[in-house]
Amino acid sequence: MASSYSSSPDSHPQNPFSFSTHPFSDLLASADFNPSSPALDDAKRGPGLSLSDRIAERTGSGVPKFKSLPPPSLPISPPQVSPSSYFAIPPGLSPAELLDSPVLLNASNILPSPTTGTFPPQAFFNWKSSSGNNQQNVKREDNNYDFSFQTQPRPATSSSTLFQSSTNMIQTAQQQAWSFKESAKENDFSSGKNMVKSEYNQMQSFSPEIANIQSNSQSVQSNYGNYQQQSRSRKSDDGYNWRKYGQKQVKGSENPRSYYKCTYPNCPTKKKVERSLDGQITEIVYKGSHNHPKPQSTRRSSASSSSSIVIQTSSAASSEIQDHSLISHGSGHMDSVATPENSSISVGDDDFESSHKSKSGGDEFNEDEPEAKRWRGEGENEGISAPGSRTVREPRVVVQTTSDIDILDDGYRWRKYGQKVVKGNPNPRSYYKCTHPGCPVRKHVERASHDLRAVITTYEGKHNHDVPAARGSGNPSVNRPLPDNNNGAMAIRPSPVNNPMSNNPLRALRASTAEGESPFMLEMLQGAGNFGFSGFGNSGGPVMNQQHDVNNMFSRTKEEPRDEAFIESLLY
DNA sequence: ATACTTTGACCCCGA
DNA sequence: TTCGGGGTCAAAGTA
Repeated sequence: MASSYSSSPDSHPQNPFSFSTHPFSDLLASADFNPSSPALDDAKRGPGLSLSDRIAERTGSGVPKFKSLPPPSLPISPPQVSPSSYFAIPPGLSPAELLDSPVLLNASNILPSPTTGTFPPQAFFNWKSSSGNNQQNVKREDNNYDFSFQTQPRPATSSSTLFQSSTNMIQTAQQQAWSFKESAKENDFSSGKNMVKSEYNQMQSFSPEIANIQSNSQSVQSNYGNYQQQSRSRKSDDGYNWRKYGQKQVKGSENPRSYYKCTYPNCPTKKKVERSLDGQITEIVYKGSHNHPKPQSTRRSSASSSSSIVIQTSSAASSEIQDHSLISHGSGHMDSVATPENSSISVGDDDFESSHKSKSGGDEFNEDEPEAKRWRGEGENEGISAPGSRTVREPRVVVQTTSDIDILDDGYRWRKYGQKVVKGNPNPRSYYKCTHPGCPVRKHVERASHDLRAVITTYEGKHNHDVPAARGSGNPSVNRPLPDNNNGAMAIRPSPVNNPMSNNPLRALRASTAEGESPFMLEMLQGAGNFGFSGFGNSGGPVMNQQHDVNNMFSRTKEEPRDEAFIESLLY
């Protein structure tokens, strides 16, 4: 994969998402940190040019290039065919995640937020090109990281308005995210070697990232420098050494699951990695936190770690980071979880996560221990059973790091506390709980077994509080109204996958708004507010019991001042 | 010789 | 109580 993301702009002339072509893309994908990267070059040019100039310069044809968001080379890739794999991530993003993200495919993932179907921002921003020393990994993990983010040939548009650009971007992203099967060769970032598959989860996280961009545009800019620095010094992998101690075929998924332990003495950290049949990682789940610094070993870690996919869950603690750093924060939308200590998702051979170390460790989740899905087996403080003493197992104290807080979904903040495959549906169902203290509301999301395009969201309970203020915006109104928590309310929304609506950005936007929780578009809309989206009517949609107040939503977006900085951030 | 992976069996836990 | 799924162990194999 390494080479996949370091491809030059020329490599994918038709790919609007070419990472190298657009700094923003690079930034977002963080796919290429090579000093020679075009992204860096662009950055060097600095803000001397006006926005329009830059747009013109970049697009040449007048088409804003920021629409060409680089497809995040999602490390987590959805199984090609199996629905279960698709959605297992996260059990959403991983198909687990995909499922993880009903909408998304999660983290996973992997890894998209089940609730929002959004991609983990990190996935989006942490794509890194592999460096030379990653060749080994590349060899092993190539398939894993080929991002099947294939762009579909679109007629070039002469429109250069930001709005349109943004919408195109969204559309394109969406299309790419969900149509990985279609033009693999044409836009294979990974050098066309593999059919690129993207992790739906991550794909989904795409939108949230955009949303975050809006509110965090400045953070992005301010962090960009740090990001670059970090990228230069990043090391491959997630930095830890792992030993595989088991592999199993889990039910509901045709993907084998591998179990890894940190090789550091007495370190309780483990991780589970699910791979599709073709070797692509579909989900990574970390358990526990390292009780030691990252080894400085020069050798590569085991295969799984070498994949350098580090998906971090956004914990309560990490959420703070999440709000302020687009680059390294994770939205936690993916099922895939990240290591507690890293609040970022690193994709690629090099890890980049180190920039933000969240203090969110397993303890962060202990309060929810009863509900949190815990990884069976020894926990952070749990001793590892000695050989031959299997029967003696200590209480599990480590909370599975899959917990996610989804703040972009429907306006409320959710923490993922579980996921499972339920009977009658091969797609994993992610379970979320409202993070507001004392609020009993929960929801679970899953893809309909009969139609992968449909996402079923079921709410339980009523919120006993107002919609939390959106982070970064400080404006509660930014949050989308919830479907008002009908008990047992179920919402089925079509996912962006193969959704005809996606052919028309505007239409897609409207549809998403009507659908209330379009995993992808909704999140985009939040960010879209900066682009002046407004006045769209409610087109209505197949969603049940979960229509959002479109007008309200847009009015809110209007309240958000356009942030040219944000726009510029897209360009640079 | 060391480290890591593979793989079948075992064990625990929840439905 | 039973049964099946998921996680872990550990011997054997591989690099």
